[in-house]
Amino acid sequence: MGHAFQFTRADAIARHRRLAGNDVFFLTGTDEYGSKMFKTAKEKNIEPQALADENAKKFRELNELLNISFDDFIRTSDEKRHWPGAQLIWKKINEKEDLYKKKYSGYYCSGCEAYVLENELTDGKCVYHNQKPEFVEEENYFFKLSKYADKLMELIEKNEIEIIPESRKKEILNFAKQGLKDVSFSRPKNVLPWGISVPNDEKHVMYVWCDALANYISALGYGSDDLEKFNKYWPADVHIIGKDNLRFHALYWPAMLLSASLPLPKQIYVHGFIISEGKKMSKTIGNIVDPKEITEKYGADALRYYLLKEIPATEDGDFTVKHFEEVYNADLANGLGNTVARVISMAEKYFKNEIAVAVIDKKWKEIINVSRECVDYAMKDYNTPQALVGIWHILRKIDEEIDRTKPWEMTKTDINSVGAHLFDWLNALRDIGYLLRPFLPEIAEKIIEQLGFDEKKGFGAKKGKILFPRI
RNA sequence: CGCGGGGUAGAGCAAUUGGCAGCUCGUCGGGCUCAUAACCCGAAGGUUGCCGGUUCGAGUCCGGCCCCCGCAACCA
Repeated sequence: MGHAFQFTRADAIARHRRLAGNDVFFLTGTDEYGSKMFKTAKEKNIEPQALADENAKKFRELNELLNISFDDFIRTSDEKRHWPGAQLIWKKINEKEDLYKKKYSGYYCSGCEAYVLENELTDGKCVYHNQKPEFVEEENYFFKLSKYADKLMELIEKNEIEIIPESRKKEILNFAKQGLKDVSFSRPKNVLPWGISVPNDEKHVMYVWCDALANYISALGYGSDDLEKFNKYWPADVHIIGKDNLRFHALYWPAMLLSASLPLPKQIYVHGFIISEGKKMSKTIGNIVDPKEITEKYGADALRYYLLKEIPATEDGDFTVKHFEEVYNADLANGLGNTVARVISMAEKYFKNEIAVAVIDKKWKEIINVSRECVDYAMKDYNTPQALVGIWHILRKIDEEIDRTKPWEMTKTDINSVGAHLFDWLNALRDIGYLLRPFLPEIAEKIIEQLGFDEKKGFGAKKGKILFPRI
């Protein structure tokens, strides 16, 4: 569900920008190396590559399920597309003499299959496995992150790399202020064979973050002969990441780019996590909800709506089936779906579907303008909940005016006025359709189709299938 | 006394520079019959975590206390 959330957010942002006339390159992909993958594959008794293939397939399916309009999908285990870029940036960093070999030592817990920090130990034992970790030394390449500390802080401070929201910016600046240590950039191949080979050193593979972050440019052709996309689309306008990835995107990645003399991303949008009943979704608690189940039952746009509207822009948000169904009924079935049906049904009943072009009431122009501005304003900060609230405002106004003007009575005395109102309402619905395109792409098209607008003839509105059946 | 965010109606959240404490859902009452028993209007529901201070006036500013969450570098 966490991935569904992130993809949907990114997709709404990409679609919104495209509709604003921008040439968007929306990249997604999977990060497949690292000791975690290696370990999981071992547990499952399969090759790491097979596990990576499995995961990549799931990601693609999820993308499809939710109508994610990505332009490219990159896999870090793709030796043809990703490796050359990752290795080239390594070489550039190495040429700057920002890499050096050093022994890394630490306490390694075989239970965790990871290094544990001394302050995580009680009585010298690992808390989780109740055993004494081994003291291990291995030789790593280190990246001179410390060299770039001041520059990074300045860039973030001055919003040359803008971190949204502000609180995350403070968090990372605070962290950086304590001083940045150099970081491991490789692991010995004999310890971890699953990774990208370090150029000119067969004994090492690249540390995951070094390799994974490079996906943003490798996907654009960096490291290949064809730099057209790279020249056109890099630097990225925005990286969309979870709060757990902040450090890597706000510090490591820009430092790598600085070292390699490449342009820096302009923005980093940090979102929260999906939780369930206030807790992290986990198999042991049993509060995992599968996005597939939801979309099969209620449709992709229903899930998209929930993820875009109910999960805050920058905080953690809750997903429960109960709340999902409440929102579905209130906003989608009773709200959007019903109002569309309500207006079209009147057009059918009173005007045999045909509503001729009329002059739009000033009041309605105003209402729609306010909503459109609200959407654009909200999307500047990637605030999809606020954007959707802005669109729903129009729906409320339509319902309100229908109740006030009582067309079912007016039709007996003043059929022309009913026609004029219907034109306003149908027109408002058409605008809702356009405004909804980035958020609920399928439903938006269905609405527009049902309205059957023609510049000359006006509306030939026809009721279609119920958009959101009540639960 | 590590740094940061937060505590507001049953639930989830909002309140420029201090200026009538609001929104959505839920609950209750009324209206309507065009619509997916949908929609509209109205009502109830608050000691704004606690104590003190500044002020004509504090959710907002100041001091103290309680509670929750995030961060505190090699899992990514």
